[in-house]
Amino acid sequence: MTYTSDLLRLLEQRGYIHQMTDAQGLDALAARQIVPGYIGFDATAPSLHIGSLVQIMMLRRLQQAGHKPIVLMGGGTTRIGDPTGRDESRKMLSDQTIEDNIASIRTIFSRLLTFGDGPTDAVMVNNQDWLGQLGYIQLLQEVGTHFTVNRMLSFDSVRLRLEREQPMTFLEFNYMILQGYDFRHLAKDMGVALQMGGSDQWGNIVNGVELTRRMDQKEVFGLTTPLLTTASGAKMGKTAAGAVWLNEDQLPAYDFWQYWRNCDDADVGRFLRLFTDLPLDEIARLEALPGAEINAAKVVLANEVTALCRGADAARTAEATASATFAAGGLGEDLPVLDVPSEGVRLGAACTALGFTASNGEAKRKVVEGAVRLDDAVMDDAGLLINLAPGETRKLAVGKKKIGVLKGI
RNA sequence: GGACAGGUGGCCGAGUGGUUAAAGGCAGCAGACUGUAAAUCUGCCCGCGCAAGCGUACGCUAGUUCGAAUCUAGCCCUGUCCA
Repeated sequence: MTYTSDLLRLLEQRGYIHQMTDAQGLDALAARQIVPGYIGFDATAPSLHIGSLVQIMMLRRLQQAGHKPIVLMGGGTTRIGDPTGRDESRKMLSDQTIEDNIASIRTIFSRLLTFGDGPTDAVMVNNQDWLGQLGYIQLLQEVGTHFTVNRMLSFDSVRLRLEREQPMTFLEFNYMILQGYDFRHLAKDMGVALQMGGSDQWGNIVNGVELTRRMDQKEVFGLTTPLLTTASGAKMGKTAAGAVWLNEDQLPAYDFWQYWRNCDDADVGRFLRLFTDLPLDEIARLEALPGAEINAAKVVLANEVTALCRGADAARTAEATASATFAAGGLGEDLPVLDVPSEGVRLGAACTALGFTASNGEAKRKVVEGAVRLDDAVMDDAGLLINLAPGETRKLAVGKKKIGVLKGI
């Protein structure tokens, strides 16, 4: 369908739209006024990972299209734990941990959104501020009357857990009510008209839309993004080392860059549209590159995304490192470095210390498999003691992509 | 509170006294082939130790036994049904 609003045209062209509660209504609204729209984020870790990047980019698009992005930090709801898509209850986090996480997560938003007091400036809110005030009786009276248990049981987040015969606590069962209440609160207090989220949030979002209509007779909208998987079907954001974190503290820029550089051919175009600001015709040209030339598009992707999330300098250094390491076969400045003391280090232990292998046992296996190379020579003894003069460097590789530097001190 | 079923390695899932560090599958890693891609084939896949070797592991605890994930008792947790 064709939209009249810049917002929906932009989202549609770049592949953000999966479902909407009322496409026409939202399109009409966005065409005539600034739409304040929000997305909620959990505070379960000190950084979001790239699984959340679609949502963050969607707030960026909202702002680019002349609307107002609102970042909702789930300081309150994180204490409950979203049961959506999981079989087990979340571990309880302390208040302090949640606050620390929120403070840490904030940095990524400040890179991708423009905050301030203007009409289309981004703002960040924390649902602890209003959920924390709520009395139990008051909540039951105001909100509980608008939910039937019959309906709550029918939502995927609940139904799937029950079908799989996994326990769900009453605490978690209440999550959807609170998330629904968030929407209503923001609609009432800040005139928020749109909630966005991943496709797994559809049920929660619809709840909020209906709750707002019932309590305030106000029309608000919901929009979800497609579930983002890689072309090989895996959920996005996992590597050998774990999640691909957006914060520098959790993942070095070089590794972040490499993640994008290593994406499937089939993902390049989609990722460029979703995660970069490049114009669509340029993206179309890049994704059409034949054969091995597609690698150039992957470098562009890695550079653009890294620049957005980590800054232009980080992107340049990462690219230079990759080029020096892979194209020239040398060493780049961004490669991980292991300081080797005068007593030396054993080959296997060095692999583990650099994070290339999970344990000395695994390092040993990799040596046996012929995957470990020192200065490009295949090694066959994990117990080899490596001694280096101060300042001397050697190249250590496990497989083709995990490359680091040993440096004598 | 009662009856029944169940709790195995990252996940799924075999195994009901003895080469069982535990079949098989998925995920992951590596090798070959390539383009730092995909597909395919092959190998690896608890930890510590340079090594000999050692230590942990089948919900928890105590027992039976030369020997237990497998048998016994108690406990914890989950599900289903009944009250």
